[in-house]
Amino acid sequence: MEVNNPLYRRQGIHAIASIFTVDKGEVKVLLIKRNNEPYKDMWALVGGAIHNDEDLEVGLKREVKEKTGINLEHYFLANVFGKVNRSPVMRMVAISYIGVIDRDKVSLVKETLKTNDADWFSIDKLPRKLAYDHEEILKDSIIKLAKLIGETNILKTLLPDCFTMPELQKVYEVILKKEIDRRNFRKRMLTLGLIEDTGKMRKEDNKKATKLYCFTDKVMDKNVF
Amino acid sequence: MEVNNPLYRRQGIHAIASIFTVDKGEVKVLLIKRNNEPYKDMWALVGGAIHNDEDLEVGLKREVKEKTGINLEHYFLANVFGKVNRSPVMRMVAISYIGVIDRDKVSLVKETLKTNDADWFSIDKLPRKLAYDHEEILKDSIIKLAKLIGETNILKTLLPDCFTMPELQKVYEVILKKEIDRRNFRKRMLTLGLIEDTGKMRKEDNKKATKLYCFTDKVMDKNVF
DNA sequence: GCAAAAGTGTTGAACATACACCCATGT
DNA sequence: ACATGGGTGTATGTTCAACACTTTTGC
Repeated sequence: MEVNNPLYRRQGIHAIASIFTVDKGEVKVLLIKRNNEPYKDMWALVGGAIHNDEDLEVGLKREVKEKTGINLEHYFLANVFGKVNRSPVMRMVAISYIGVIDRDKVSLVKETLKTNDADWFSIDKLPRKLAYDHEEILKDSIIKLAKLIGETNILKTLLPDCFTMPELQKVYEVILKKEIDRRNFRKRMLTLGLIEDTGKMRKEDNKKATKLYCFTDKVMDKNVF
Repeated sequence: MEVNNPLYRRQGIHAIASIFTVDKGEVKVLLIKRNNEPYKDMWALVGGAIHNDEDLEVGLKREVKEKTGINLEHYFLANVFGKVNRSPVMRMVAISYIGVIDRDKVSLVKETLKTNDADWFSIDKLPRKLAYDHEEILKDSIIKLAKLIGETNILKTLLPDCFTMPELQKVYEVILKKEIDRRNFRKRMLTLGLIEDTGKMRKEDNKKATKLYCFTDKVMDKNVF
């Protein structure tokens, strides 16, 4: 490969994360508001261009840290976006990731050098337009997230340490976009052995007390759905 | 993003394909022998650096065509390899794909500008060393291929138009690395509706005549294994 | 006492697994 | 007649899907 061939020059790599969390039974994604051109003052997924002296995933984590203050620990490769004109500045190939965190375990920085806002958006109520091709990337990640929760332990990092069975079920229903029978859902979750009864209960106003469950250390060996 | 910041310069993208086929019950992968530095005269997966004026998948197909003469039509994103030093020439991020073809439907060009040989290697008998990090990429693709044949119609493009049930079973057994009961395998394939009896038979020497099957147009809606 | 949400068990259908015998061919 | 590989059916256990009633609580 001839390095100075103009065909190979001016290319870069974006690492982009769709960072999801669950909040009161809603699935939310983290967006930042851009402070710089291009797409100044528009909402965007978290991410940016990786440096030529850092591994790809190191660059991803650096970008997330710089733009949100969050240490991203759990993420999965989602897709690659390689259209020539997806960035107006120069030719960038985007590697997209799905990140999952419990929003109560992190503190979100709302203003940084490159952002002037950051917030969690329900995946049903997203801003009309996002920067770059981030709408396409996010839609794709939401679809892949649905597959992931059937195939992996991803919810373990998405949910708080303790949760009730109806809460867990609601997360599945929101992400999978379908209703599930309460009794069958319980049975399946418990027989899979991925979660277990903590023996504790939670009592909220206006409600009957509910049992609290937690994830076990068991690794997933078959699909949930 | 400041285009001329040295942090963002001298980066490129490799599109790399692990192209699989099935030949006499063996799963084989297509390798080329490199004609140029780096890694001159070593076997490598098919692929190369994409140009800054072509979409990623266009570049993938161009590279495959240039180095093997093959028009790659069926492929799937497999993974991304983003270590800083994976190429000795300059910083390259590799996007890896799984390609599938019926080798009888293509003609392989053994010598090109950039290759001096090309051949199909059984995935059990690969060359000791491959160029770049292609061993890592290929191993990863072989694992993902096993997942894909359980989840998608990928075999439709991997196999000839007509095939016998024992042939099909052998492909599954080779890729999944386990033995399957003949009678249950038949039942499952037919009840899934993905393949059907053509009514034709094939007669080979030394053998009883065997029924020929073909794929239907049905889209896969549940996992095979 | 009634509405709202949590908790529990049973039953039938569908599917997966295990397994044994016959047929055609070539030696 | 026997060895090889192709073709078929049945019986059993497991898993999935459908479904109804009771409890607690606040109003």
